[in-house]
Amino acid sequence: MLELTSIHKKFILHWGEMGTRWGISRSVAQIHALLYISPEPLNAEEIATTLSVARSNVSTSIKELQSWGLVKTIHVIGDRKDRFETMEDVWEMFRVVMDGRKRREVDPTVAMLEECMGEIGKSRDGDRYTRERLEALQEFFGTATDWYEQTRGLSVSSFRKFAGMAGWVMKSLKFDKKKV
Amino acid sequence: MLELTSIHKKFILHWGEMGTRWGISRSVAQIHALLYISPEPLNAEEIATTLSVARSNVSTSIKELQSWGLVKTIHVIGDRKDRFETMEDVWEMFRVVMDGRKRREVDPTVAMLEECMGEIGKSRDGDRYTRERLEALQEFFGTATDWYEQTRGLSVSSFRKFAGMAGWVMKSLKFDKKKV
DNA sequence: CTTATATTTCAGAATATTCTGAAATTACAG
DNA sequence: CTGTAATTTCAGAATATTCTGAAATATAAG
Repeated sequence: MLELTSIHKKFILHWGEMGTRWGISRSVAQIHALLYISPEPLNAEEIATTLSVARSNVSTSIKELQSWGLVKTIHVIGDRKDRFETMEDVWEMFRVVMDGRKRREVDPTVAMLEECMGEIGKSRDGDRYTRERLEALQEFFGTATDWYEQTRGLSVSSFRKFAGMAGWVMKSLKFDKKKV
Repeated sequence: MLELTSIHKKFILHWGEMGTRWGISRSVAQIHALLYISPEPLNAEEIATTLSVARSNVSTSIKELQSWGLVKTIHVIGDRKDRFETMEDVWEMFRVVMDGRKRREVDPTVAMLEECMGEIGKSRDGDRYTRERLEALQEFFGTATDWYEQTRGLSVSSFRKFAGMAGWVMKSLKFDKKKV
């Protein structure tokens, strides 16, 4: 993997750029991209030289990817270096990322909303509008997380099937719209 | 809105923080939060003093929110100042954000993948593995955007219904799993 | 234990992003 | 047309983030 083709480069650079737009550092995203297209697990040194980043940066970034559950360490007898690989299944990858974002961003937001509603409950009704708005957010996050909890339990193949089935459900809903 | 309660502050600060984790600048997210809990449209000056940010920052941030389709300008006769408001419906808000991210991140990624597949097509089969990985990504983005295109056409109320219906679909899939 | 190899930590450098304030532009009332 | 209010632009300051390189720590072979 030490020699990247122009296609590899294009992919890795793009992935890195997308990462930054989603609050993920460039190197973390690039390393993930590299591992994704690498047929073999890579060790930290290989990653560093291939992407021209500091060895220490690889160490930190790999830790971050592991904290998301996106990267696993592989050991090979006769080699003291750790090697790293990422999952091949894109749907699983997506689910893992969703899990992470739910845990890191959605759950704290739900907690914040509950705190707010707790405090607002005490105060008199001066803040009716605020209560309304926060309740609307709670309803949204509630429904969304319920839905997510249900789908995330599905196997990847069932999930694929579900995605395919959506079209059918959609049609019946559209048909109903005349009545609704 | 010039006097924020502790609840307002908590909400705005949290929303700002979440923004940064999703690649949105703090002020942009805070302004959005402020407008969301404001019963009345606010003008730029009010926003600036309420949040203690520069007037010019409000101008830029509002522009950004408008480019997402999250904020509308309101005119009132007898007042030369523009006033701003955001949508109340959280589901619609979510959809608007999804539209934006699709347009800004997903579509370019799909285009990049197509370019890569085009180039890889020319070269001989040395890159079988790369082709495989990129095809897997294409399949994912293809299914996901198809699914999204279908759901995004639904009215908010139909979408809510669909979300509620998911549980039912899920059960039947789980039941089938024994056979699969 | 000693030595060689591998990994991690972390202070500060490099970089990128966000924000401010002043100046320029626009819009419009008189 | 003139003057005033409103908005936008943008260079550079402030801040935040990412990255590097050297030192510290860990791991294991001999």
